[in-house]
Amino acid sequence: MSGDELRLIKFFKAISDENKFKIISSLKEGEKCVCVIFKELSLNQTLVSHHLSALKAAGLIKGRKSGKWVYYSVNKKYFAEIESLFNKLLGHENFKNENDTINTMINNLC
Amino acid sequence: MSGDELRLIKFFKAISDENKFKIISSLKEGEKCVCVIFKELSLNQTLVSHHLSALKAAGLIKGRKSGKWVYYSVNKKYFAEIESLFNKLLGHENFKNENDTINTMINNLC
DNA sequence: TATATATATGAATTATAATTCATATATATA
DNA sequence: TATATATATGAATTATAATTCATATATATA
Repeated sequence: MSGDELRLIKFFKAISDENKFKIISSLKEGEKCVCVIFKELSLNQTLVSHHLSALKAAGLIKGRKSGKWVYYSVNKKYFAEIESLFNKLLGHENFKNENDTINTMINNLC
Repeated sequence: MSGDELRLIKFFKAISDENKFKIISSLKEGEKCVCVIFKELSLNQTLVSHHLSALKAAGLIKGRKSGKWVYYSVNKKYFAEIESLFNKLLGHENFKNENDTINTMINNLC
């Protein structure tokens, strides 16, 4: 399997859990600290921390520490790349230039 | 969570396994019977049968029986719908009309 | 009809991920 | 400085999915 395919699978695994999906959906609204996320989703703090660290390790989100708080946000470059890979998987050309990362541009050359 | 989101998660779960992903990739080349798939991927027959039945139950593929053989193929309507849902998730409008299923057209009205 | 081949299926096992629990660490505030 | 708050982390538990094993079923062919 190609690196692209392995990366897609990693993405699918990272987001195929209901709670992780909800966390990503919530972060789409904007940067949020852990305490806001776990209260909003009615999940316990430890569980959310574990999920956040998995999502961060997989590249879907970024963390920014400020005082006692850690603010997480979606990694837009990552999602732009995934979108590109996914459309490639479906056999389409890339259809948008805005948000293109270097990675997606390199992919277009292949 | 909306029905669309639950359907996307179901798709992510269905395809986030390496072997299932390989099966889908292989079927993208065209309809194949089980014996061709499991030999091509060097997996055992039972395992492939289990995966095929999971992929079929989730809607990603279709099966057609002919004599001793069962031929599987990707369900293009399903993938067209997933593409539509995925782009909605990423905040895009639908960008193509070809292959539109009734479902994606209904989705566009929301 | 007996036998071989293709596929499916249920139960058992193994691997992996999700969740919880206890607790550590860092920082802010009384 | 003592205490409260926000977050992370490792181990234990639980849930779920992947894989294997034994075998059943259907169909083609000798």
